[in-house]
Order: sequence, then C-alpha cells, then structure tokens
Amino acid sequence: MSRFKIGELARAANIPRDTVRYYERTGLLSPPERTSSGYRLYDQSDVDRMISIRAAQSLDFTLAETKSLLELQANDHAKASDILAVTLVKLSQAERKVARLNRIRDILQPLADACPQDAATDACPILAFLSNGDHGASGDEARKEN
Amino acid sequence: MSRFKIGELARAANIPRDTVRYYERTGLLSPPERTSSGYRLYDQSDVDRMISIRAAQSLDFTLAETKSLLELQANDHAKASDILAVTLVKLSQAERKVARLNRIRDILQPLADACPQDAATDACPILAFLSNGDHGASGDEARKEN
DNA sequence: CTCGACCTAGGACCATGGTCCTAGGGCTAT
DNA sequence: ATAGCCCTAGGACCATGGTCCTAGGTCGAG
Repeated sequence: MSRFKIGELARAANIPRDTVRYYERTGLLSPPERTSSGYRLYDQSDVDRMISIRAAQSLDFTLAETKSLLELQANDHAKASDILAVTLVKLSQAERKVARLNRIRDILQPLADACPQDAATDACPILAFLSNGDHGASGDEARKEN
Repeated sequence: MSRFKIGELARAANIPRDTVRYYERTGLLSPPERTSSGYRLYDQSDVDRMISIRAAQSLDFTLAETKSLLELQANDHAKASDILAVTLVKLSQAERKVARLNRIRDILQPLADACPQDAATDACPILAFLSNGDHGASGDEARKEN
C-alpha cells in the first residue's frame, strides 16, 4: 500500500497542505504515522477521508458536523438514524435559508424594478425602504444566518 | 432637538451599546458630538441611521455594502442607478445562494428518505454518498458562499 | 457625600475556515 | 556536495460582525 507525504495527499485530494494540517489540528483528521524524520505519512484511506470531508463541506455541513458524521461512521454502536438526524437538521436549515432569501428577493426585486435610474438618490425606492422604519415582524426577528 | 447618550441611542434603536461603538470604529457611523466630559451625543437622525443599517443587514447587505449605500445617499453626484447596481448584485447573490441550497436539498432529501433508520451506519446512504467520490462537476466547482 | 448607573478607550476574544510566515531540517538529482 | 524543493511546529493573521473586559471618570438621586 503506497504512502503519501502531505504534499502528495494534498495534490491527490486537491486541497492545500496547510488545510490538511488544519484539519488535523481541529481533530477532523487523526494524527498520521510519521517517518523517522517526522514527515507525515498518509495512505489511500486518508485521501478518501479528505474527499468525504470536502463533499460534506459542499453540502454545507460545518467541519464540526462533518467531524460528528465521520465519528458516527466509525462508531459500531451508531445507527443510521443518528446520521439522519444530523442530515435533517441540515435540510431544515437549508429550507429556512431559502425562505429567508426568497423574502429578501421579494423585497428587493420590486424596488429594483421601480428604480428611476437617472434620478438622484433621493428618488431611490431602495433607500426609501431602508429609511422607512417598518421592517420585520413586530418584536424582533430571529435573524443570524437562518 | 433632543440628544441621546449612547445607551439611550442603543435602547431607541434596539442594539447593544458596543455595536454602536463598533459601527463608529468601522466608519459606518460618523463620530458624534461629545459632551465636555467626552460622552457621545446623538440625535434622532442617528437613531434613523441605525435603523437603516439594521434594515440593510436584514436584507443581507454587509456592513461594507451598507456603508457604500449610505455614502451614496449622502452624495449629491450619486444617481439612483448607483444604488440599483449594488442592489442587483445582492439580488443575484441571493439567487445563486438559493440555487445552491436547492441543489443541496435535492441531494439530501432523497438520501434522507432512503435512510434505513435502525440499520448500522454502514447502510446509511448519506455516508455512502460522502464516500462516493463523484461529487460536483468535472474540474473544481466555484464554491465559497455563492 | 456617596451609591449606583452610566460613560470612556483600547484591546482581547468569539466562531468559521482557513492562509501565511518564520526558522530550520530533510531528501533527491545532478 | 550542493541546489532546490519538500517537510516541520507554532503562532500570527485574514474576513465578518460583533461581544466582553479592564480600569477608570462622570452624573443624578437620596
């Protein structure tokens, strides 16, 4: 089984070397073997793990969530439903984000359509909206990256 | 015209005091008058500006973008189209984000639906997907919060 | 006069996901 | 054997949008 130095792993998984070390620091990747001179030595399973991490990232799993997923995968007592739970949270986050972005679009699009482009900014409906005070539901909105 | 100390402004605009000072540090709010003992003194226009800032935030404008918008508003040579340009960028970002989130949902939802909940994680289609290698288009995706 | 609430500056710290730098040691090809 | 790239640890730094802390000054009520 062939072994990779960090630069080779990085090329194989298409990520920067520093990111590999960063993942190791954060516990996402366990400390690999070392050569006698201290170089990290990886194998194909590490390449696969890096690729899984990037795949999870691309699905908006945070590194912490990705870490949990990979830990569950390695845990004999874990059930598929444990993975499902994490996934359902992610799905509902995605849905809330989409809903919020659609609300934003539904506000901005009409304002943009109504923009009198050559007029002074006084006539801008977008600025008027910002100044207008009545935003959000009564009380204060749950904001923060929903 | 009544004057507010920072805590009063903060209550009137429903934001933390520290955030007001932070906005001042970042240039989003210009340095207010001071009392002889150095307390900041605000007026109603500052309350309005704070509320506009929060409104812009809620539409996903960054503080830097919000700063530009408010500067354009104050600039006599600016036209409504300058505001529109910023807004159109925001709209297209929102659309790209929605598209991406929908792709994520379209991947996760079927995997979640297929989850054999009581099985071991080996049987989990979500983990299988992560391990499966063939993600994204050929080459590498433009990722990074689109 | 004193208590408590308010204010000040400035910098450290938080999460998130990295990236870069320094100063040095190792490895390989010519 | 020496150039030239690869590797090491560890900490600083980036963006983003704040939040908190320290150590002290100010102000109004009782």
